[in-house]
Amino acid sequence: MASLKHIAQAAGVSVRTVNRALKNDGYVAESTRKRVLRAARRLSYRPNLSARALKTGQSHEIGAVIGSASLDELHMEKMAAFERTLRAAGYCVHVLFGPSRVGDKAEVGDLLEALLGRRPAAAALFPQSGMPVADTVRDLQGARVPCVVLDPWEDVGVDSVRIDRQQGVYEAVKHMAGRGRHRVAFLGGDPDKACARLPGYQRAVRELGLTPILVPPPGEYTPDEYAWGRRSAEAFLALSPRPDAIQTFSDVMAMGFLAVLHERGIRVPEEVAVAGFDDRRIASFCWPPLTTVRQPNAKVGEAAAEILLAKIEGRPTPAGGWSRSFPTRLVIREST
Amino acid sequence: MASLKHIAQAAGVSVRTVNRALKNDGYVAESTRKRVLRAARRLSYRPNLSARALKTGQSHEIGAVIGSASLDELHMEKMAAFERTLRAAGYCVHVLFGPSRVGDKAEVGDLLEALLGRRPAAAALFPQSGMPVADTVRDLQGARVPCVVLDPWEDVGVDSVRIDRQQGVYEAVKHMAGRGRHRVAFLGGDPDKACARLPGYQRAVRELGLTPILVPPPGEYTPDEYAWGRRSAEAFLALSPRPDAIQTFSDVMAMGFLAVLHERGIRVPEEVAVAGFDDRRIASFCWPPLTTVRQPNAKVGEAAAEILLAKIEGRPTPAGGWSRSFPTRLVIREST
DNA sequence: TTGTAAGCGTTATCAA
DNA sequence: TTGATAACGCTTACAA
Repeated sequence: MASLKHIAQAAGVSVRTVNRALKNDGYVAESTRKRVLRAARRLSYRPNLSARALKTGQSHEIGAVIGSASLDELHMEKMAAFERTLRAAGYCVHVLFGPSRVGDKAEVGDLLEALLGRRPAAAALFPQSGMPVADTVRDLQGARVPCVVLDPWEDVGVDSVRIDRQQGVYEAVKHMAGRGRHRVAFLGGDPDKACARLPGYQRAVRELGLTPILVPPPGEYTPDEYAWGRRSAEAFLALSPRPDAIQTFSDVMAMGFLAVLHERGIRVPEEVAVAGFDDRRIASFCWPPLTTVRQPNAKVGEAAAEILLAKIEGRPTPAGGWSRSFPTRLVIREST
Repeated sequence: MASLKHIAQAAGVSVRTVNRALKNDGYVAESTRKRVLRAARRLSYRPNLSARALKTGQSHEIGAVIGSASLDELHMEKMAAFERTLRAAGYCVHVLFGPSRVGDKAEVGDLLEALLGRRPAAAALFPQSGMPVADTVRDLQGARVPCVVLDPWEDVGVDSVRIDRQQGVYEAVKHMAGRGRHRVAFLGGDPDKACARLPGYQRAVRELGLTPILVPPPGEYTPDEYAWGRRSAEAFLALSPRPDAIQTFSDVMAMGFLAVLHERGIRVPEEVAVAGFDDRRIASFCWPPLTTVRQPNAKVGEAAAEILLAKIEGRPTPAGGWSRSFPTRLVIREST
C-alpha cells in the first residue's frame, strides 16, 4: 500500500510537496507536479481514508438504518438514490438493517452502538412500523450526529423528507369519478398512517359531491395488509348498494381485496374499479394491472442526502427548516 | 469526544493502562481496572475506529456492490442477513449501488475507486445481468481484497454462494405430476441462466416418463420478464394438445403468463397449473396465489459473510474451496 | 516554490 | 503491575 512517503521517495520530494501536488493546492512547480503524479500513478496510490479521517476528524461515513420490514423496492429505490448522491459527494454509506423482531430493545442498542462507534458524519433513518424512531433520533442528536428521517408517518421532531400522499389519493379518486364512478369507497389501513391518505379522499369526495364510504372491516387493524385487504373485501361486498370503485390504502391491500373479488367472480374494473397506492412492482404484474399512486422514491433519497450534506457542511438552516415534501404521481393502468 | 488520553487523565493512569483495562489484556490491578472502566463510562468513551484502523491496518469495513436492477426483496433478504452476520463480528458494511444504466464503464470505475479507497477488509458482489462481475472481481483481487459473489449465474472463477435451482424445479415438476398433470411444459428465460433450471425440468420429466415440452416464444430473449411471460403464454396456448401445467423460469414471468390466461378466461389451476420460481412477495399476493420455489436468501447472505470472515482471518482454504450451494424449498399454494 | 515537524487516537514494544 | 514512547498516514502551521 503506497503512502505519501513512498511517493515522496520515488519522486525525490517531500511529503508535503506530494500532498500539494495531489491536492493541487498552493504553489507547486508544474514539472514537480507532473513527476509526483506520475509516481503516484505508478505506485497506484490511494489515500488512506482512515488516516485522513483521524487527522481531520471527519469520517465521511454516513449511517443508514433501515427497518427489516422495509426490504422492498420502495425503500431500496430511496436508498439507492441516497447512496449515489452521497458517493458522488465523497461519502460512503454504512447500512445497518434493523432488528428482525420488532421492538427488540437490546438489538436496537447494539445497532446504535455499532453506528455511533464509527463516528458517522451523519445518519439517515428509513423507518418501519414499530421502530423506535424518536428514541433513536434522540440518541443520535445526543451524539451530535446530524440526521434525517425518510418518509416518517409520525412527527418525529426532526428534519424529514416526506411524501404528499393526500394529493395522490385525491387525484386517484378524481380519476375514478372522471370515469363515471359515483360510489367510490375508501379502504383504510394502519390508523397511525391514516392521516396521510384519508383527508385526500375526503377532499375529493366533498368536491365531487359524493357520499363518503369508509370500509373498515370489523375488528382491530392488524399489520398483515394482504389479510386486511381480504377482510375488507368481505365488508365491501356486504354493502348495499355496492360501491362501484375503491381507493385502497396500499397496493398490497389492493391485492388482498382483488383476490376476494376474483374468487367471487366479480369483474375488475367493469363491476368494481380498484386503485392502489405505492406503485410496487406487483401493481404492474398483478391482474388486472393496478392503477396506483407512485411515490417519488429517487427524489426522496436524493433530497435526504442533500439535507445531510448541507447539515454536515454547516450551512445555515433555512427559514422553514430542512424538511421537504414531494408530490406523487397517478399511474393509470387497467384496474380502473 | 473522549479519547484514551482523557480517560487516562480522569483515572490518573497512563494511556497504556487504560488500553489494557478496556481490552482486558495483560496485567491490570482489579482496582485500577474498575477505576478506568468507571471513568470510561462516565466520559461515554467510544473508541475512534479511524485511529484503530490506521494503526492496525484493518478497516473492519466490508464493501457490498449491488446491481441497481436487484433492488428487490430477494437480494435485500440476502443483504440483510449478510450485514447482520458481519455486524455481529464487528464489521460494518458499506453498500454501493451499481450503475443505473447497465454497462456504464465509467460509473463502474468510479464505484470501484470509491470502494477500494476505503481499503475494505473484503467485498461482496450481488450481481445483476450486465454487471461486469468477472472484471470487478479481477480488480478486487488485484488489490488483494478477498471477495465472494452471491448467487452468480456464470462461473466467475471466484468463491461464491450458490442456490441449487435445478433441485427446486425438479421438485415443482414432480409435485405437479403428482397432482395428475401429464403434460407439464417448461417456460425458459434468459439463456445465460438456463442451465440453473432446465436440467431440473429435464430430469423430472425423464423420471416421470413424460414428454418434454419447451415453450420458447418466437424471437430473441428480451430482459423484460413480464412481457416475455405474456408472449410465452401466446405460444403456449397455440400448442395442441394444450399442456395442463407449466413450470416457469421466475415468478415475474409467471405473472405475465397468468395475465394472458386471465384475459382468455382460462382457469388456474383447473385448466392449467402454473408454478413460479423465487417466492417473491407477488407470489403470495397474486391471484391465484402461486406455487413457487423459495430461495434460501438468509442462508446465502450468512454463508457469504462467513466465507469473508474466514478469508479475512486467513483460515486455510478447505479442500473444495469456500464455495457453497444451498437447496431451495417448494412452496405449494393455489396455482397448482 | 519546497521542506520540517507536530499531532490526530490507537496499538504495542520495551523498560521500569 | 504500570508507564514512556514510537508508529500508522495524513493534514497543516510554519519555516526556509
